[in-house]
Amino acid sequence: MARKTKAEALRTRQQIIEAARHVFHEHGVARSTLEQVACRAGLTRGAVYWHFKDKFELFQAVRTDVFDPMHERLATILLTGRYGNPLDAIEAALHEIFLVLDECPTVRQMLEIMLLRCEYANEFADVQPESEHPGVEFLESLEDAYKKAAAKGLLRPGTDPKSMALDTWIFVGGLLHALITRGFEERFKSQVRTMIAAHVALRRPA
Amino acid sequence: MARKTKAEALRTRQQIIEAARHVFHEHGVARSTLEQVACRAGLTRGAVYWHFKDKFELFQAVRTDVFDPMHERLATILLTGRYGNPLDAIEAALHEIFLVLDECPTVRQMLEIMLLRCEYANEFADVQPESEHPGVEFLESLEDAYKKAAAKGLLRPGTDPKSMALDTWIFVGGLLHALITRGFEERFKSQVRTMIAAHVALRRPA
DNA sequence: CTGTATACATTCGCGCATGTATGTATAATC
DNA sequence: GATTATACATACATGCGCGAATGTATACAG
Repeated sequence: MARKTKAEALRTRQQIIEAARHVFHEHGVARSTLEQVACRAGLTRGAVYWHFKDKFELFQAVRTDVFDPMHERLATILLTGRYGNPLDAIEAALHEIFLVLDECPTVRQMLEIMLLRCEYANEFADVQPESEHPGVEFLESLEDAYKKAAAKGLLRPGTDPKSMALDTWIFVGGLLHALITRGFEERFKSQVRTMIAAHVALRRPA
Repeated sequence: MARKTKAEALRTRQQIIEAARHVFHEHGVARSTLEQVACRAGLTRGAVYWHFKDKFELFQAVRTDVFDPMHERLATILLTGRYGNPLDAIEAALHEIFLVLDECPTVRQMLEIMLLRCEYANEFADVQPESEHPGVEFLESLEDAYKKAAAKGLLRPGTDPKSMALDTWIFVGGLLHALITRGFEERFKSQVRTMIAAHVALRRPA
């Protein structure tokens, strides 16, 4: 067996990415071997080294492969004018995050990898900022939404949109962290909806 | 050079622990070498293997060495009857956490290690539960405090102590996570006091 | 004062992961 | 239809980290 079609090559590349996700999740990034990845994909290390320079580049590919679609979904919710009340848009976006988590095992897997199975040192030190939380752009979108709400008089008086956005952002990060580390216990998951509602409700005018 | 006093041996053990903390923090746990640790402590791998079975046992020693004192401090605040209003005790405990963070570089270092430089897979998979957040006992103490507050009519009506405790616990986890990953930027640190105050204020009766 | 356990240093052998170099059959290009 | 670039597999060289075995000088127990 030797040379494949360009389309076939793309498929093997995708197979390597998915194999890597599973292996990283199982053994942790540092202790994962490119041999293990190749083996899981039904290939040899030669294939891996052809498509990716090293383990780090492979890791980046796995990351964007999973998160790019999710970022799209969140952006459309927060930026669309579908919701009259910006706080409703925020609440919907928060729910969307955990809906995605429920629907996509791959997202859960990748989050677990990033939060629990990856050491951000040396080459990986640079990844951390852009991989943290739901992304910095999300924080900015939140601030936008809170400002709009404040302008419409829909935000609880005496609260600052900037710090509210930060607070929500941290809330989401904490929730994700808690969900991941608690292994998505049902007892925990069922509370998420009410916690999100409570979180946003505290920001609405009394 | 050879055999040392029992007291001297304890000191070298402590030196190994501190060297390990620095090396773990710099290279990540998985990529740290016992050789590097020994070298940093001015010793050889022989010494390390004498005091600790392997890297994992050493890691556990580093962890308890840093956190045991901190747990003591928090427990005394939450369990002492010093505060008439339990919500004040909670607020004080939250402040205490970040006071400790400000005072103790070793605690910051260890948190960074646990959140960013450690892969919880294989042997390390078991550490995660007991190392997560400020500890599960802290969550229980929070629930106690909220229940007392509710009994005294000092908790905002319509709120459940159990979910309030969970919410605060997650808030702290998210804050720690954010502080660590944001590298303790001043802009961020200065907001912590007000964020804690706002968090607790939302739970007081209107 | 003698023997034994201690607190390390030194040495050795091994396996394994990495990176690269080379082989090779076949798409793609013209 | 010959050439070239592609998409891998295979083979090789290297180093590094680990665990254990061994050595050794000294504190300590009796």
